[in-house]
Amino acid sequence: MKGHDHAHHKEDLAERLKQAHLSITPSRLAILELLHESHRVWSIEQLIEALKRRPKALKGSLVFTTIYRCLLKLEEAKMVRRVDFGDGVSRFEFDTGEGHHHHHIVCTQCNAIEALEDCHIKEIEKNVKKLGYQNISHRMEFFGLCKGCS
Amino acid sequence: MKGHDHAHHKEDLAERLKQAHLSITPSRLAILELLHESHRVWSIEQLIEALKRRPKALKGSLVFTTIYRCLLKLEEAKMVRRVDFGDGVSRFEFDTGEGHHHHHIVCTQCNAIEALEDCHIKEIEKNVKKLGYQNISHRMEFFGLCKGCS
DNA sequence: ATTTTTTTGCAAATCATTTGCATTTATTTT
DNA sequence: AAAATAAATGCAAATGATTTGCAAAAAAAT
Ligand SMILES: [Mn+2]
Ligand SMILES: [Mn+2]
Ligand SMILES: [Zn+2]
Ligand SMILES: [Zn+2]
Repeated sequence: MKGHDHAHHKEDLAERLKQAHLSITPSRLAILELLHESHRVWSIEQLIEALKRRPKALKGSLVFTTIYRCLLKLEEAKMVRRVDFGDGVSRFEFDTGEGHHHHHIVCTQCNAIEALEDCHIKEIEKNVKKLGYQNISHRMEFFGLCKGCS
Repeated sequence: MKGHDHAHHKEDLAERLKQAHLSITPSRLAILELLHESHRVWSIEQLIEALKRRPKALKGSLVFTTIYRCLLKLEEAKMVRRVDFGDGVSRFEFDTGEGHHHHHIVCTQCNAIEALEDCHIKEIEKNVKKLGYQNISHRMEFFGLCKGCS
Protein backbone atom coordinates (compact mmCIF):
# COMPACT_ATOMS: atom_id res chain seq x y z
CA MET A 1 0.00 0.00 0.00
CA LYS A 2 2.60 2.47 1.09
CA GLY A 3 4.82 1.24 -1.65
CA HIS A 4 2.15 1.98 -4.18
CA ASP A 5 1.57 5.41 -2.76
CA HIS A 6 5.22 6.24 -2.88
CA ALA A 7 5.54 4.94 -6.38
CA HIS A 8 2.56 6.97 -7.38
CA HIS A 9 4.01 10.09 -5.83
CA LYS A 10 7.30 9.59 -7.54
CA GLU A 11 5.66 9.13 -10.91
CA ASP A 12 3.49 12.11 -10.22
CA LEU A 13 6.44 14.29 -9.33
CA ALA A 14 8.37 13.08 -12.35
CA GLU A 15 5.38 13.94 -14.48
CA ARG A 16 5.30 17.46 -13.12
CA LEU A 17 8.99 17.82 -13.88
CA LYS A 18 8.35 16.72 -17.43
CA GLN A 19 5.51 19.18 -17.81
CA ALA A 20 7.82 21.93 -16.63
CA HIS A 21 10.40 20.92 -19.25
CA LEU A 22 12.88 19.95 -16.57
CA SER A 23 15.05 16.88 -16.78
CA ILE A 24 14.16 14.14 -14.39
CA THR A 25 17.15 13.56 -12.16
CA PRO A 26 17.67 11.67 -8.90
CA SER A 27 18.51 14.87 -7.04
CA ARG A 28 15.35 16.60 -8.14
CA LEU A 29 13.16 13.64 -7.38
CA ALA A 30 14.73 13.14 -3.97
CA ILE A 31 14.24 16.78 -3.06
CA LEU A 32 10.68 16.80 -4.29
CA GLU A 33 9.82 13.61 -2.46
CA LEU A 34 11.18 14.89 0.82
CA LEU A 35 9.48 18.26 0.49
CA HIS A 36 6.23 16.68 -0.57
CA GLU A 37 6.10 14.24 2.32
CA SER A 38 7.14 16.71 4.98
CA HIS A 39 4.89 19.67 5.42
CA ARG A 40 7.61 21.96 6.62
CA VAL A 41 10.28 24.37 5.44
CA TRP A 42 13.90 23.31 4.95
CA SER A 43 17.13 25.20 4.67
CA ILE A 44 19.52 23.81 2.09
CA GLU A 45 21.81 22.50 4.82
CA GLN A 46 18.88 20.78 6.49
CA LEU A 47 17.85 19.25 3.20
CA ILE A 48 21.31 17.84 2.63
CA GLU A 49 21.44 16.30 6.09
CA ALA A 50 17.99 14.79 5.74
CA LEU A 51 18.71 13.41 2.29
CA LYS A 52 21.91 11.80 3.53
CA ARG A 53 20.02 10.01 6.30
CA ARG A 54 17.41 8.62 3.95
CA PRO A 55 16.98 4.86 3.50
CA LYS A 56 17.37 5.22 -0.22
CA ALA A 57 20.08 7.82 -0.17
CA LEU A 58 21.22 9.30 -3.43
CA LYS A 59 24.12 7.57 -5.10
CA GLY A 60 26.04 10.71 -5.92
CA SER A 61 27.33 12.97 -3.20
CA LEU A 62 24.93 15.57 -1.94
CA VAL A 63 26.49 18.87 -2.78
CA PHE A 64 25.26 22.28 -1.74
CA THR A 65 25.49 23.75 -5.21
CA THR A 66 23.50 20.97 -6.76
CA ILE A 67 20.69 21.17 -4.23
CA TYR A 68 20.78 24.91 -4.61
CA ARG A 69 20.41 24.79 -8.37
CA CYS A 70 17.72 22.15 -8.17
CA LEU A 71 15.73 24.34 -5.83
CA LEU A 72 16.12 27.32 -8.15
CA LYS A 73 14.69 25.32 -11.02
CA LEU A 74 11.91 23.89 -8.91
CA GLU A 75 11.08 27.35 -7.69
CA GLU A 76 10.86 28.61 -11.26
CA ALA A 77 8.60 25.71 -12.05
CA LYS A 78 6.36 26.66 -9.13
CA MET A 79 6.89 23.28 -7.51
CA VAL A 80 8.80 24.76 -4.63
CA ARG A 81 8.30 27.99 -2.75
CA ARG A 82 11.01 29.99 -1.04
CA VAL A 83 10.40 31.28 2.46
CA ASP A 84 12.41 34.12 3.96
CA PHE A 85 12.40 34.93 7.65
CA GLY A 86 15.01 37.62 7.29
CA ASP A 87 17.76 35.71 9.07
CA GLY A 88 19.90 35.47 5.99
CA VAL A 89 19.04 31.86 5.22
CA SER A 90 16.66 30.80 2.48
CA ARG A 91 14.23 28.04 3.26
CA PHE A 92 12.07 26.04 0.93
CA GLU A 93 8.79 24.17 1.05
CA PHE A 94 6.67 22.20 -1.36
CA ASP A 95 4.40 24.51 -3.29
CA THR A 96 0.89 23.17 -2.98
CA GLY A 97 -0.46 25.75 -5.36
CA GLU A 98 -2.06 29.13 -5.64
CA GLY A 99 -4.95 28.14 -3.43
CA HIS A 100 -2.74 27.41 -0.48
CA HIS A 101 -1.09 30.73 0.18
CA HIS A 102 -0.02 30.83 3.81
CA HIS A 103 2.46 32.18 6.32
CA HIS A 104 4.48 30.85 9.23
CA ILE A 105 5.35 31.65 12.78
CA VAL A 106 8.86 31.31 14.14
CA CYS A 107 9.53 30.96 17.82
CA THR A 108 11.92 33.70 18.86
CA GLN A 109 13.36 31.35 21.46
CA CYS A 110 13.72 27.90 19.91
CA ASN A 111 13.27 28.88 16.27
CA ALA A 112 10.57 26.28 15.81
CA ILE A 113 8.61 26.98 12.66
CA GLU A 114 4.91 26.34 12.35
CA ALA A 115 2.66 26.89 9.38
CA LEU A 116 -0.35 29.16 9.64
CA GLU A 117 -2.76 27.42 7.33
CA ASP A 118 -4.53 29.81 5.02
CA CYS A 119 -4.08 33.54 5.03
CA HIS A 120 -7.09 35.42 6.29
CA ILE A 121 -5.10 38.45 7.16
CA LYS A 122 -7.64 39.90 9.54
CA GLU A 123 -7.90 36.69 11.51
CA ILE A 124 -4.32 35.60 11.46
CA GLU A 125 -3.26 37.43 14.58
CA LYS A 126 -6.06 35.86 16.57
CA ASN A 127 -5.09 32.42 15.39
CA VAL A 128 -1.49 33.04 16.28
CA LYS A 129 -2.51 33.90 19.81
CA LYS A 130 -4.70 30.81 19.97
CA LEU A 131 -1.67 28.70 19.13
CA GLY A 132 -0.20 29.83 22.40
CA TYR A 133 2.46 32.19 21.18
CA GLN A 134 3.49 35.19 23.20
CA ASN A 135 5.25 38.43 22.39
CA ILE A 136 4.04 38.13 18.87
CA SER A 137 5.53 40.41 16.29
CA HIS A 138 5.32 40.17 12.58
CA ARG A 139 7.09 41.05 9.42
CA MET A 140 5.06 42.11 6.44
CA GLU A 141 5.85 44.00 3.29
CA PHE A 142 3.96 44.45 0.08
CA PHE A 143 5.21 44.34 -3.47
CA GLY A 144 3.48 45.54 -6.59
CA LEU A 145 3.52 47.67 -9.70
CA CYS A 146 3.19 51.33 -8.80
CA LYS A 147 1.15 53.81 -10.84
CA GLY A 148 4.21 55.17 -12.58
CA CYS A 149 5.29 51.74 -13.71
CA SER A 150 2.04 50.23 -14.88
CA MET B 1 12.64 80.06 11.65
CA LYS B 2 13.97 77.08 9.86
CA GLY B 3 17.29 77.64 11.53
CA HIS B 4 15.63 77.49 14.88
CA ASP B 5 13.73 74.35 14.01
CA HIS B 6 16.86 72.63 12.84
CA ALA B 7 18.75 73.70 15.90
CA HIS B 8 15.94 72.43 18.04
CA HIS B 9 15.94 69.12 16.25
CA LYS B 10 19.64 68.73 16.64
CA GLU B 11 19.49 69.44 20.35
CA ASP B 12 16.57 67.12 20.65
CA LEU B 13 18.35 64.30 18.90
CA ALA B 14 21.48 64.87 20.92
CA GLU B 15 19.37 64.72 24.04
CA ARG B 16 17.93 61.39 23.00
CA LEU B 17 21.43 60.07 22.40
CA LYS B 18 22.42 61.17 25.87
CA GLN B 19 19.40 59.49 27.39
CA ALA B 20 20.36 56.29 25.60
CA HIS B 21 23.87 56.53 27.06
CA LEU B 22 25.37 56.95 23.63
CA SER B 23 28.16 59.35 22.88
CA ILE B 24 27.16 62.33 20.82
CA THR B 25 29.19 62.22 17.64
CA PRO B 26 28.97 64.06 14.31
CA SER B 27 28.24 60.81 12.46
CA ARG B 28 25.36 59.89 14.70
CA LEU B 29 23.87 63.34 14.62
CA ALA B 30 24.18 63.57 10.86
CA ILE B 31 22.51 60.21 10.38
CA LEU B 32 19.74 61.02 12.80
CA GLU B 33 19.11 64.40 11.23
CA LEU B 34 18.83 62.95 7.77
CA LEU B 35 16.59 60.10 8.86
CA HIS B 36 14.45 62.40 10.93
CA GLU B 37 13.90 64.92 8.15
CA SER B 38 13.28 62.39 5.41
CA HIS B 39 10.34 60.14 5.98
CA ARG B 40 11.79 57.28 4.02
CA VAL B 41 14.01 54.23 4.29
CA TRP B 42 17.70 54.34 3.39
CA SER B 43 20.24 51.66 2.61
CA ILE B 44 23.66 52.31 4.09
CA GLU B 45 25.06 53.12 0.66
CA GLN B 46 22.26 55.58 0.05
CA LEU B 47 22.90 57.19 3.41
CA ILE B 48 26.56 57.66 2.62
CA GLU B 49 25.82 59.27 -0.74
CA ALA B 50 23.21 61.56 0.74
CA LEU B 51 25.44 62.59 3.62
CA LYS B 52 28.28 63.41 1.24
CA ARG B 53 26.03 65.70 -0.80
CA ARG B 54 24.87 67.62 2.25
CA PRO B 55 25.57 71.35 2.61
CA LYS B 56 27.17 70.75 5.97
CA ALA B 57 28.96 67.56 5.10
CA LEU B 58 30.77 65.71 7.82
CA LYS B 59 34.39 66.60 8.30
CA GLY B 60 35.61 63.05 8.57
CA SER B 61 35.27 60.62 5.71
CA LEU B 62 32.02 58.76 5.47
CA VAL B 63 32.90 55.14 5.86
CA PHE B 64 30.57 52.21 5.52
CA THR B 65 31.67 50.57 8.74
CA THR B 66 31.12 53.69 10.75
CA ILE B 67 27.63 54.32 9.43
CA TYR B 68 26.92 50.66 9.93
CA ARG B 69 27.96 50.71 13.57
CA CYS B 70 26.14 53.95 14.20
CA LEU B 71 22.96 52.42 12.85
CA LEU B 72 23.41 49.35 15.03
CA LYS B 73 23.65 51.52 18.11
CA LEU B 74 20.75 53.68 17.06
CA GLU B 75 18.70 50.57 16.41
CA GLU B 76 19.46 49.25 19.88
CA ALA B 77 18.43 52.61 21.27
CA LYS B 78 15.13 52.39 19.40
CA MET B 79 15.89 55.58 17.53
CA VAL B 80 16.19 53.80 14.22
CA ARG B 81 14.25 50.88 12.83
CA ARG B 82 15.59 48.34 10.36
CA VAL B 83 13.45 47.39 7.39
CA ASP B 84 14.01 44.21 5.42
CA PHE B 85 12.47 43.60 2.01
CA GLY B 86 14.27 40.33 1.53
CA ASP B 87 16.58 41.58 -1.19
CA GLY B 88 19.68 41.13 0.89
CA VAL B 89 20.06 44.80 1.74
CA SER B 90 19.18 46.29 5.10
CA ARG B 91 17.42 49.60 5.10
CA PHE B 92 16.81 51.99 7.95
CA GLU B 93 14.29 54.61 8.92
CA PHE B 94 13.74 56.94 11.80
CA ASP B 95 11.81 55.19 14.53
CA THR B 96 8.88 57.38 15.42
CA GLY B 97 7.87 55.12 18.26
CA GLU B 98 5.71 52.21 19.25
CA GLY B 99 2.56 53.98 18.21
CA HIS B 100 3.66 54.28 14.65
CA HIS B 101 4.08 50.68 13.57
CA HIS B 102 3.70 50.50 9.82
CA HIS B 103 4.70 48.69 6.66
CA HIS B 104 5.80 49.61 3.16
CA ILE B 105 5.10 48.77 -0.42
CA VAL B 106 7.86 48.28 -2.95
CA CYS B 107 7.24 48.65 -6.65
CA THR B 108 8.34 45.46 -8.35
CA GLN B 109 9.28 47.50 -11.41
CA CYS B 110 11.03 50.67 -10.25
CA ASN B 111 11.68 49.66 -6.64
CA ALA B 112 10.05 52.82 -5.37
CA ILE B 113 9.24 52.47 -1.71
CA GLU B 114 6.19 53.99 -0.12
CA ALA B 115 5.07 53.89 3.48
CA LEU B 116 1.72 52.45 4.41
CA GLU B 117 0.81 54.63 7.36
CA ASP B 118 -0.55 52.65 10.26
CA CYS B 119 -1.08 48.92 10.26
CA HIS B 120 -4.70 47.90 10.22
CA ILE B 121 -3.97 44.52 8.84
CA LYS B 122 -7.45 43.87 7.62
CA GLU B 123 -7.61 47.13 5.73
CA ILE B 124 -4.08 47.29 4.44
CA GLU B 125 -4.69 45.43 1.23
CA LYS B 126 -7.54 47.71 0.31
CA ASN B 127 -5.39 50.76 0.92
CA VAL B 128 -2.63 49.31 -1.16
CA LYS B 129 -5.02 48.92 -4.06
CA LYS B 130 -6.27 52.45 -3.57
CA LEU B 131 -2.73 53.72 -3.93
CA GLY B 132 -2.85 52.42 -7.47
CA TYR B 133 -0.62 49.42 -7.18
CA GLN B 134 -1.16 46.34 -9.31
CA ASN B 135 -0.10 42.72 -9.02
CA ILE B 136 0.14 43.14 -5.31
CA SER B 137 1.83 40.44 -3.34
CA HIS B 138 3.04 40.54 0.19
CA ARG B 139 5.54 39.08 2.55
CA MET B 140 4.51 38.43 6.09
CA GLU B 141 5.87 36.25 8.83
CA PHE B 142 5.21 36.15 12.53
CA PHE B 143 7.64 35.79 15.37
CA GLY B 144 6.90 34.93 18.96
CA LEU B 145 7.52 32.73 21.96
CA CYS B 146 5.99 29.31 21.41
CA LYS B 147 4.26 27.33 24.15
CA GLY B 148 7.29 25.17 24.76
CA CYS B 149 9.53 28.17 25.23
CA SER B 150 7.39 30.40 27.40
C1' DA C 1 44.21 69.11 31.88
C1' DT C 2 44.50 64.28 32.38
C1' DT C 3 42.65 59.90 32.39
C1' DT C 4 39.31 56.68 30.88
C1' DT C 5 35.88 55.11 27.78
C1' DT C 6 33.91 55.02 23.37
C1' DT C 7 33.98 55.68 18.50
C1' DT C 8 36.14 55.74 14.09
C1' DG C 9 38.83 54.18 9.91
C1' DC C 10 40.92 50.77 7.44
C1' DA C 11 41.82 46.03 6.48
C1' DA C 12 40.60 41.52 6.85
C1' DA C 13 37.22 37.81 7.99
C1' DT C 14 32.49 35.85 7.57
C1' DC C 15 28.94 33.52 5.53
C1' DA C 16 25.24 32.52 2.49
C1' DT C 17 24.76 32.77 -2.09
C1' DT C 18 26.12 32.73 -6.88
C1' DT C 19 29.01 31.68 -10.95
C1' DG C 20 32.66 29.24 -14.19
C1' DC C 21 33.96 25.30 -16.20
C1' DA C 22 35.13 20.52 -17.02
C1' DT C 23 32.74 16.20 -16.37
C1' DT C 24 28.79 13.33 -16.05
C1' DT C 25 24.02 12.38 -16.96
C1' DA C 26 19.65 12.91 -19.38
C1' DT C 27 17.23 13.69 -23.56
C1' DT C 28 16.78 13.84 -28.39
C1' DT C 29 18.16 12.33 -33.05
C1' DT C 30 19.88 9.17 -36.13
C1' DA D 1 20.57 0.93 -29.77
C1' DA D 2 24.26 4.18 -30.79
C1' DA D 3 25.57 8.80 -31.58
C1' DA D 4 24.74 13.56 -31.04
C1' DT D 5 22.89 17.28 -28.44
C1' DA D 6 21.31 19.52 -24.40
C1' DA D 7 21.12 19.82 -19.53
C1' DA D 8 22.65 18.83 -14.79
C1' DT D 9 26.32 17.97 -11.57
C1' DG D 10 30.66 18.56 -8.67
C1' DC D 11 34.26 21.22 -7.29
C1' DA D 12 36.62 25.50 -6.87
C1' DA D 13 36.51 30.19 -6.97
C1' DA D 14 33.95 34.69 -6.99
C1' DT D 15 30.38 37.70 -4.98
C1' DG D 16 28.50 40.93 -1.99
C1' DA D 17 26.49 42.44 2.13
C1' DT D 18 27.60 42.15 6.65
C1' DT D 19 30.59 41.65 10.59
C1' DT D 20 34.90 41.78 13.31
C1' DG D 21 39.96 43.15 14.95
C1' DC D 22 42.79 46.57 16.15
C1' DA D 23 45.34 50.92 16.32
C1' DA D 24 44.38 55.86 16.06
C1' DA D 25 41.16 59.60 17.09
C1' DA D 26 37.45 61.65 19.55
C1' DA D 27 34.29 62.06 23.40
C1' DA D 28 33.19 61.67 28.23
C1' DA D 29 34.51 61.43 32.91
C1' DT D 30 37.60 62.78 36.51
MN1 LIG E 1 4.47 26.40 4.83
MN1 LIG F 1 8.47 53.69 7.05
ZN1 LIG G 1 -0.92 36.19 2.91
ZN1 LIG H 1 1.91 45.50 11.24
